[in-house]
Amino acid sequence: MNKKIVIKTLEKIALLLELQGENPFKVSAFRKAANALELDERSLNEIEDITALKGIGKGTATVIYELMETGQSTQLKELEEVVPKGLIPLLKLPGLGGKKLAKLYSELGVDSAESLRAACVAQQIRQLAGFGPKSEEKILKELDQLGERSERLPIWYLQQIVNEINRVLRSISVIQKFSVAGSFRRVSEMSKDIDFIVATEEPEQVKDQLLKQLTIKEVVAAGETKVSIVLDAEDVVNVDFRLVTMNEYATALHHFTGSKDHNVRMRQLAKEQGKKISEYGVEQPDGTIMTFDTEEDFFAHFGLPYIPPTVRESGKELERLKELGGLVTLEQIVSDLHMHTTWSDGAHTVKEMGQALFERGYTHGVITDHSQYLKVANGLTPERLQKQRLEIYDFNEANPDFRLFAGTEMDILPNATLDFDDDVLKELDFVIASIHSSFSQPQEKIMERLFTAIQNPYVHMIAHPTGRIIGQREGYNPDVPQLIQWAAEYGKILELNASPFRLDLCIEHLMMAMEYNVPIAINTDAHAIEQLDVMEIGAKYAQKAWLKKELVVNTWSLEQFETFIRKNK
DNA sequence: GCCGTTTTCGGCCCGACTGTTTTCAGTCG
Repeated sequence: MNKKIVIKTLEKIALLLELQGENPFKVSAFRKAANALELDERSLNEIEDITALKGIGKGTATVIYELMETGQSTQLKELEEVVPKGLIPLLKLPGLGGKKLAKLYSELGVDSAESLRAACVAQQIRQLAGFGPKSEEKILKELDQLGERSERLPIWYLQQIVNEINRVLRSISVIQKFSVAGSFRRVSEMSKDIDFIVATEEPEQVKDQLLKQLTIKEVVAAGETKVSIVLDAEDVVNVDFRLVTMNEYATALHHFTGSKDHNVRMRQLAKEQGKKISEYGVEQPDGTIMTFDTEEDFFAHFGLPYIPPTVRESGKELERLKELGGLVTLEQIVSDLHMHTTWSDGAHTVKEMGQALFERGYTHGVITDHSQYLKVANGLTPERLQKQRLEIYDFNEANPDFRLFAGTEMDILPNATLDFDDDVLKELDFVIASIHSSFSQPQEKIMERLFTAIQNPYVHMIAHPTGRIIGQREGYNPDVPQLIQWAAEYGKILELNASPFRLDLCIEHLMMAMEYNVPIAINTDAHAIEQLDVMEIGAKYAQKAWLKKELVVNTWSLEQFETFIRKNK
């Protein structure tokens, strides 16, 4: 029995119980059980005693065993008979949860979006206890928007929104301090909303300014401490602002950064010490509330090292970080190995890019313009490549404290050959190979192309190995585990492309690569100076995969890097 | 439904906001 199916089933049961208006703790017990299975790395058969897992007891184990034996769940079947399917999508309507939907179903027979709408129009809903005219109005409005609003938005889209909001927040003088929080701060690939924590003594003024300055489609809530809006942008986004005092800032930031599981674990830990965590501080055993200047101080209070937002996920990070020591940080990065210039489709010259790298405190970098096949990007011929190299040499001569290497981002062609001959490649310091065409080839063909690159002695790295664009396209579907094995065997680097559009390889694959000791290069693939800044996103994403520093090529010194790139020559 | 070197019963993370109430339930994060 596939573990994924078991997890799905437990979650489905939770959903249906919720729609029956069941005890929320019982509902979450099924979700916790699903979560426990998900977090355990073993397959179902490898787990000897399933009830030994925290969160799985008699009830949920029964479901799991039945699924393993018969492939079905009696409990799920029974629930499906009682709970109308049409109610499930209605849970997505803001303001309607399990209890209310259960009531609407039992009292009015509401079992679909259509019957819910009809009940609103007939003004039947206002007659139920706990509902009123406003409920009908709100439900009708939400029904119109159901399906219109996208569930989760990609990090590259939200980044633009966050930049814009940051600009507005900076302009409000009564704001003492602010930060984005939530899953965006944790560098999630997709988020369903954006959270901000704002420290101020004048919450009323801040509220007024926010409502005035932002382009708002709808105000969801505007209270003393919370302003919640729907922003009118290309794709509408929910944005929440939490208004707190400077004293509360650190704990509020921690609380609203999450994740939920991380917070639950922290609160349990606090409870063990007789303390109580809320967004306003930590209540001590004697009842006094303690606040903190920084999140670092907050963690230290519980005897923990600073846990970066990026790894605040399951709650297991509390122990894991202590065992592992530190995580890769932006400060450890001394190079960027993938960028473009005006020679191909970049916006800045070799000199400008080199200077920008130096100013970021790096010790070295590689210029890697596109190769001739990519005509739309003005890819370089061998002749132009040679000319470009002279410009790079000039730069190095003028900048003795920095080293620029000559490289290429060479296309792997659809027919599984490379865009440059070995004669050309061997003249270069660093060779990236990547796929930019014929994404829809069968996997065997894609793998044949990648293998050609992997086994070429002059190729050092495969860039954006899957070709995905987050939330937009899947990429060319390579067999990544196979690619990782080849990279290990042939001593090649795989890229973590730091562009928020890509983040490629993904976390799961980065973890796999680490198991095989495959070196990973975090690269910006910058086409302009400003884009060199996405290194920060890349470094944070690497943290999420718990990448070891020694496997991250950009943390290597100039000498280490040179040793690596020369070894095939 | 799950859990337990203070507990096999009574908690389960905690608090804000809204719309319904006239002190609170439900939802949300």
